[in-house]
Amino acid sequence: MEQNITIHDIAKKLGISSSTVSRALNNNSRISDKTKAKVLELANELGYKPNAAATALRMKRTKTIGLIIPKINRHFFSDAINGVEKYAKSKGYNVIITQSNESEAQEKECIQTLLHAGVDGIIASIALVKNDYQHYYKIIDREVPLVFFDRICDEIESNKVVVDDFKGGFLAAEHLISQGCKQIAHIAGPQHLNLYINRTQGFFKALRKHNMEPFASEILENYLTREEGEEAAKILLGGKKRPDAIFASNDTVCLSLIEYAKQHNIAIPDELAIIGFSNEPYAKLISPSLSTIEQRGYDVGYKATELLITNIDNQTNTHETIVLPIKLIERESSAKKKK
Amino acid sequence: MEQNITIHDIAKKLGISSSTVSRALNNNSRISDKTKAKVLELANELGYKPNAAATALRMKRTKTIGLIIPKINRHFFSDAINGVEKYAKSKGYNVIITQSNESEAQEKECIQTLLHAGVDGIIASIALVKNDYQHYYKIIDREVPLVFFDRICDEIESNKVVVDDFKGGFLAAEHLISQGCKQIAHIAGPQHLNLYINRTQGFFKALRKHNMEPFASEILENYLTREEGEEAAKILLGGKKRPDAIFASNDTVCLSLIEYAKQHNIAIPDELAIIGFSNEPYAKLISPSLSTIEQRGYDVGYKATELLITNIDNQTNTHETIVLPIKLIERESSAKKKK
DNA sequence: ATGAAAGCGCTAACAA
DNA sequence: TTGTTAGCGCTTTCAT
Repeated sequence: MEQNITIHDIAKKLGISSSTVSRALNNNSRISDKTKAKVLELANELGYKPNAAATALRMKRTKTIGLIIPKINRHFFSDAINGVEKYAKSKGYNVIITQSNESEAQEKECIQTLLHAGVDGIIASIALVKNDYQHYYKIIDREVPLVFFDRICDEIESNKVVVDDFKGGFLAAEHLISQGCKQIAHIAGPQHLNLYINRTQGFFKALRKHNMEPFASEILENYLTREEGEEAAKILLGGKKRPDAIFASNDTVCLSLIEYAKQHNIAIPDELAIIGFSNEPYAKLISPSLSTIEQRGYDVGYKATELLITNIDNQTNTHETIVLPIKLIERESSAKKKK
Repeated sequence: MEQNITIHDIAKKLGISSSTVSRALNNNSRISDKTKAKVLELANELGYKPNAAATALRMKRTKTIGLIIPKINRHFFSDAINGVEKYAKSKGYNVIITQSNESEAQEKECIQTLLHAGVDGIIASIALVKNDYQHYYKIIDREVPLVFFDRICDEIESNKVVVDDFKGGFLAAEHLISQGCKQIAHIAGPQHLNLYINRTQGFFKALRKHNMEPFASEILENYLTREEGEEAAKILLGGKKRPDAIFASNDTVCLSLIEYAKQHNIAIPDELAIIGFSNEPYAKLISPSLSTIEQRGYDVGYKATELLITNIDNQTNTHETIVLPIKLIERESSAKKKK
């Protein structure tokens, strides 16, 4: 086994002290160029790698950041992870990823795990279920830098990175209006989460702008799963009076809507235009292809990490909220007016 | 800030030595039940958490395992990650995930990162490109336990976990035969990777069993991307003589095949039956829905981690290869014989 | 510019 | 059963 070499090994070979070696390796100014060069050369030759545990113990920082993700196999989140890793790596940080599986109990465990691992900062997107956020205060109390992304929480002051959900909802609705739709229904996500509130409010804003009322008096609200999408489809499309368009706050629900429409011979987009949110990978593959709002997970993750590591490295503690742009993607499911 | 409390704090409050506290916390036998109880109670009350860096430095193990994944946003791999995390967590291990992005250079970096972080073991699935595997020997040299999964490498002795790719290829081909197909073509993946070799060999085995020849003299081999799928579609479907069925070694290529068939009015499955491999999430969503072979990423990840951690904890070094079952999933794209 | 020494929090060999 | 002591590899204060 290749024995790990330490600064003491280098010191001994060079006949100097290990503190001098340490200084050379850390570009300390109080060292001669000559000694520094010698040390660096030998270190390189021997393939010296600092012992991370020793540095962590001494410096009380691990050069590791923690990530709390609701579901790693959702495309938006795995994209976000890519962004996080990219920036973190460029700054010499490792990433520990944990998953809440949308459960508050598991979210607590994630926080415990990460704090115990001694991460220098945490990036989190909160679980879908109704939350009391108490456990997040543990992070604040420990003075560990924290950045929320996508699923943020107003209650806690911290850095936040989101996409422009309001504008997304607005553009989605206005797009349907531009296609000539008059009776537009909306399926909203859980209204304790900002992002769903904003998508819904953007929707309303667009309708108001065009002096329109949403289809039916009240909008549907659910967790936007396949199953709840089926329920929603029955409610919206099963009656005598049907909407001529639906904006759903995610793409998953649209799958259920399309399925229901096909089964009941409702023509998409002519009788029913549909637009979702997220641009899941399948959105362009299904038939009809699904119009949606694209949100770039990679950028969100990257930006969140930039914010976090800047705060860690400068020992600052900003409270910014960054809003990243979204993009309307028009596909078959809403293309009433063929160009 | 909540100051982290140490075993010395506990020792002082109890008027005993810190080594006694350490023994109590680690269930050492050389301690009285009474003292142990007192220590545990106070530790619990104060919310004591051991300092991971100190333990790592002292014990030369981090209770962390490293993961090398080609692409985190591919469904099979994120599923595998779930399996890894599940088992690792149950044994008190953290997981550091790294991504090779299918590049050998990045794969090297991943290994460096993980070894430097001092992981106790590594689980890897190798990058798609032609590989010389040299960098993996660094892991072996350091005597860090290693498990390969899915994309394994014969050259290196270690633990391996794969799915039954051979049987998968066999079942896919036999299924097409059972549907009455006579001219069956195959699009193979890179033949330096075991799993693609096995899928292809399984395919041949089934044809031989039924005394059939594959369509056209030689089979196509490529990297199974969307683009190469389009190329393959042109070659196989653009000529005068067409196959009546295609087995492709992944689902991605099937998307290109279906697209081409639709554009050229080739009826699926009647004129052309198609079956893929992997059961990507979109396989059941597209139209026609795609027949395929299901491989359970979660199980693969879970099993690989079990193997790894068993070796770490027992300081053993087995060289098992575990083959997990796959499952044929029949959908519209190959359902010539309607039941 | 360099070295000696202390200490981060923990475990374990040795002593009592 | 408990305490004393040393040391894992590193950084940093203080002295030279």
